[in-house]
Parts: sequence; structure tokens; C-alpha cells
Amino acid sequence: MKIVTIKDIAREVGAAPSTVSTVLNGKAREMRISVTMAERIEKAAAEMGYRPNHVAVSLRTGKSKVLGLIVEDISNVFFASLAKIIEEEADSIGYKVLYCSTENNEEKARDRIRMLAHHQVDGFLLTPTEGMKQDVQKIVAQQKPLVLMDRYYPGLPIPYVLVDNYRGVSEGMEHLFNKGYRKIAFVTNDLNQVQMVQRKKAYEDAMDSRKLSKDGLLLEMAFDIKPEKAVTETREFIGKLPELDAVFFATNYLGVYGLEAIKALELRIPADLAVICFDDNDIFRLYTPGITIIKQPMENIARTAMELLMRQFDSAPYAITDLQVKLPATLIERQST
Amino acid sequence: MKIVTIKDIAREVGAAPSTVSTVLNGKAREMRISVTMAERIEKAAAEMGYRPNHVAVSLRTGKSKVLGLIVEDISNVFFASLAKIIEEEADSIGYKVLYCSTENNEEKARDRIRMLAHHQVDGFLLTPTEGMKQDVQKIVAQQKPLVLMDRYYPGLPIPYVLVDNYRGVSEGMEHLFNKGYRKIAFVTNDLNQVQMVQRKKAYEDAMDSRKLSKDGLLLEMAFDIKPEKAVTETREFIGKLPELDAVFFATNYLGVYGLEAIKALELRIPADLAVICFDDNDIFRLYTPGITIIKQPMENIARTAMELLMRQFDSAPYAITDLQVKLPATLIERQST
DNA sequence: CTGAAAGCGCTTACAG
DNA sequence: CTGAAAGCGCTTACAG
Repeated sequence: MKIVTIKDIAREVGAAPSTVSTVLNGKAREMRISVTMAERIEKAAAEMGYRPNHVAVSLRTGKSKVLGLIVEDISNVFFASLAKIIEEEADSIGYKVLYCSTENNEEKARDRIRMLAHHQVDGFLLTPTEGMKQDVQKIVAQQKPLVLMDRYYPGLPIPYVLVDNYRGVSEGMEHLFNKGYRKIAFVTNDLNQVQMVQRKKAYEDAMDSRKLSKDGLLLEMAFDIKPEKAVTETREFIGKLPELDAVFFATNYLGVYGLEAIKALELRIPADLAVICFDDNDIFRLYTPGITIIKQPMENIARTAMELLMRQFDSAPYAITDLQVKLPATLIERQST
Repeated sequence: MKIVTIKDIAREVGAAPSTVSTVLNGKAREMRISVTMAERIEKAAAEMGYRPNHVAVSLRTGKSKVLGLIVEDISNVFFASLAKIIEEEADSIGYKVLYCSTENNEEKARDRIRMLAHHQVDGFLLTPTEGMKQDVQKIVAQQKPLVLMDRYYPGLPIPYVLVDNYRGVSEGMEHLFNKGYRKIAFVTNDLNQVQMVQRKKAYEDAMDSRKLSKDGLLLEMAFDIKPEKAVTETREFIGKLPELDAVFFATNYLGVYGLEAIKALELRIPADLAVICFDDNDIFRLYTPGITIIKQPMENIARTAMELLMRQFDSAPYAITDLQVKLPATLIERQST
């Protein structure tokens, strides 16, 4: 099975490689190649099983038609569903995507971003970490298209798309207040990521604005806590707060573990205890009908990210602020089945 | 920010591009380049911020150092965790990976496999569908390294790694028998994939060997069933079987939905009802202590797949049967906390 | 010990 | 309307 090249076809039909290239790129009309020649070339290419070597095209044109995706952990549903939609969108415009996970490991993150650059990706989609900041800025300075997702560097002129975390939590708190809840606990992790900081701030501001005490209502767990440990900690935490009206979980993950803890305390906790998580998934749907969810619009994030990337591919000028998007979260109140 | 090439470095230090290449590839000793020259080159490369253009290397060497990963749906935890480990393993030997989802869509699958070929991937890792068979065979015929995961084409000389589904279910059934259960139901989907067929066969053989009736004990649901519908169907199914001892779910997904149905029927069903799923995850851990799980060793599958791929990269000869691996599943009996 | 040359497969001005 | 030539950035025999 010899690999067929453009030269082979040229030899076969008695034309120059350049003519073959022109025809195979659909520029026959444009370049006014004779219809007979064009047809002979098309036919030969099909018969000989010609497959373009994309690497050669990349080297010559400087466009690899490959995007680089860097997330914290591709096996996490949040990022996996991002990856899914990004691949679909990329595919629809002829791009493929290389992915990497960083595990929140700064060194790894820097290495990955560089490897992707070596592979000449045409654009970057990433959930940044603090340690990537330098490299990200360098990429932007080089005019390489790039979009941050889920997180961002406040103040820097870098394109991003994320959910409006502050507003999402604010609306969630308002929702709980409207249901008459006042003693509301907040469970978060100890990661200092912007989005986590903003969620916490929104909770604090909401409580403050109603002049409600937050004393002892905040639980911060290690970001890499084991499920069993998370359940125990949450259980102890809730157990100490007998008058609790609601618990607001700042992440989906904590919510899942938190629910188990709440279940374990079922007898002690008022039936109208409410839980809000910053995500949605089958677990909530199936095991906690009635729960209130602040949902990140994943599809929307992914599609918007691709859109912002494409915008940078265009030569049309744009204002950086047009490339910084905060999407609203969706508040869903699940009904019991 | 001009892109620095090997030529620029050569000009800078007054050497030939070939010398620079040799040094930067760590072959200075081998080619007996003078230490002074080597050092000057290394220094200049670092100072000028030289980054190898991988596309050029690929074209020249014929090795892209990129693998192609095709799964049914990257957003599914099963495949996402495969993807995670594969990326880690690939990274450790200097490879990147391009991924695609097929959605079980044959046309899409064929398109993806071809696109990856155009991108000159050095090897393929994929969860095959029936419609990819032709393309897969062509790739193997071209001596391109390839490994099938999770599924395979029985009888064809193609490398694969998957869990021994028949044996896994057999052991699970044996486990249930040992607990004294006799009336055991089996819930599966209507997809005709090899692995599903084998799981069902193992269930049937187990029941037959004990001369137990399977009448009305088999539930086959549409593979793309909506969660709500799955719960309803499972509930009705179990509701009609009052003497039931256990339910064996053939997939993790069905298990999750099935558990909800079982919960809804809790009062009617004997306390020692057992459930076996062909997977493990946090949901089970948290919501169904005591459940018995037949776990697919994901890590092992992914690592083995990479190993089999590497084996093909080597020039050492191998027997095709060495590249066809069935891994044992792990039987886990979860304890209540 | 080091450099000049060819070539990977393609595309794109350029010349006729 | 079509072909010859240059070149993308690199590596690898080959020659000295």
C-alpha cells in the first residue's frame, strides 16, 4: 500500500503537481483549469486513493487546523462535556483538537501549553491556573488566538468566557430568601481560584445585605478531599447547626458528598432544607428531587468559546471587551417526581 | 516576536543548520561536535527562545508523535476516564493525542478515522463500531499501529484490550448464587455490541446451568433511553416480579437508573436484594452501600492499550494473539458505612 | 569535527 | 490555461 502523493497523480495524468494541487483544492474554476484536465485529475485522485498529507499542508500554509484544549481534568464530567461540545464545534469548521489535563499542577500546565505550541496549534482553549499566566500572556502577545474558559485573570486583556459566578450565587441566595430561609450555610473548597472567591463573596454579600449572621456557617474543605472524608466533615458541620434552613454548596462535587451527609442526618434536619449547587447532573435529578440548582450553561460556554476563538481568526478588528463574556447561570428548581 | 528557527541560531553562532540540529537533538557527543560549539548553540537557542516546529519535524521524519483516540462519547465518564489515562501514558513517552467522539454514528466514525489518518497520527486507539470495520482493517493492513478498546471484532487479527465480559458476569452470578439467590433478573440494553451480547450470554448460561427459569426475568431497554423512562420501565418490570432475589444490571448507566426504581419500590422488595453493575462510581459508593459491583479496570485497560500500541511501534516481531488481551473484572462488595 | 545538499508533501506566487 | 521553481522548518546521509 504505497502512499499516494500529488506528484504521483501528476505523473499519472501528465500534469504538473501544481495543477493537481489547484484542482484538488477546488480552485480549478478560479484558476481556469480546463474542465477535461480537472476531471482527469479528480478521477485519478479517487482511483489511486489519494489522501492529503495534512502535516505537509500545515508546514506550507502555517495553519495546522488543530486546536489545543487544556483542562484541569478531562475525566471530570464538567470538563468532559466541555470537551465534547468543543470537538463538535471544531469539527464543523474543519478543526481537530489536542487535549491535555493539568491536574492543577502548575509545572505540568506550563509544559502542556508549550508542547501544544510546538505542535503549532492554531488556537488555545483553556481553563487557566495561576501558574500559566506568564505563558498565556506570551501567547496573546504573539497574537495567537486564545480563550480562557471557566476561570480568568481579572484585569488582563485576555479573551474569556465563563458563567457569572457572583450573579449566579446572588440569585440563588435571593431564591432561598424568598422561600423564607434565613440561616443559610455555605460549603466551599479552599482553592483560591477567582470563581470560587466570587461565589463566596456573593454569599457573604447576600447575608450581609440582610444583616444576617454568618457565624459558623462557612465550611471550607480541602479541594482534593476524599469523598468519605467530605461526607464526614459535612455531616459534623451540619450536625452542629441545628437551626439550619439551607445549605449552599459552591461546587457540584461538594454537593454530591454533602447530600449524602444530609441524608445521614435526615431525622434531625427540617424537611424543607434546601440545597443549591453550581451544577446539574443525573445524581441530583435522581436522588434529590426538589433540589434547587444553579446550572452552568456548558453548551453555551463551549460554543461561545469557539465563537470567540473564530473571531480572533478573522482579520476583522475587535475590541478586547467584545471577547470577554460572562454568561448568566440558570436557576432550576427540580420538582419531585 | 519573530519565530526563531534553526537557521537563525546557525547564523547567530556561525555554524551550519545541520550542526545546530544535531546539537539540539542531543546528538552532539555521538556526532563528535566540539564541546565549545555545542555549548554556544545551546546557549543561543535558550537566549533566542528557540521552539522546535513539530510540524516540520513530522514531515521530515514521518513521525507525528500524535495518537488518535476515537470513542463513542468523550463526555461519558467511562470514556473520559479512559481518555485521561491515555493522555497521561502518551505524555510520558512524548506523544500527544487527538480525540473524537462518534456518537455511535457510523458515518461520523468513518469520517473521523479518515481525518485522523490525514493528520498522520502514528497510532489509533478506538472503541470500534460495526461500520468502522472496513477502515480499521485497512489501517491494520497498512501496518499502522492500532488497538481496539472495550469492544472488538471476534475472529479478526486485530489488537484489542477489553474486560472479559463473559467471565465477569459469570463470576457475578456465582457470587449471587453463593448468597443463596435464585430468582435473578437481568437488565440490559438493545444494542447488539459484542460485549453486551456476551454479558447476556453469561447470565443465561449461569441460569441454565443451575436449571433456573429465566422466564420474564430479562429486560432489554433502548440504548438511548431517557433517565426518567428508564426508571419507569425498571420500576414496572421489578414491580411485576414479587419473588425477586436480585437484579443484575448489565451496564453502569442502567444501574444508576435502576437503583432509583428500586428505591421507589423499597417497601415491596426484600432487604437482601442485590444489584450488580458492570462498573463502579461515586454514585454507588454514596447511595448504595452494600451493593456488589463488577468493576472494569479502567486504568488497566488504558495502560494495556498503550502498551499494545507501543509494542507495535517496536520493530520486534510479535504474534497477533499477544496483542489481544482480555482483562479480568474485579468483583467488589461494597460495605455499608 | 563540520558544512552543503537533498528532500519530506504540499501551496503559491510567478512566468509563459 | 498550465508548468517550473521556491520554500515552509527540519533531519539525515554524504562529503570533506
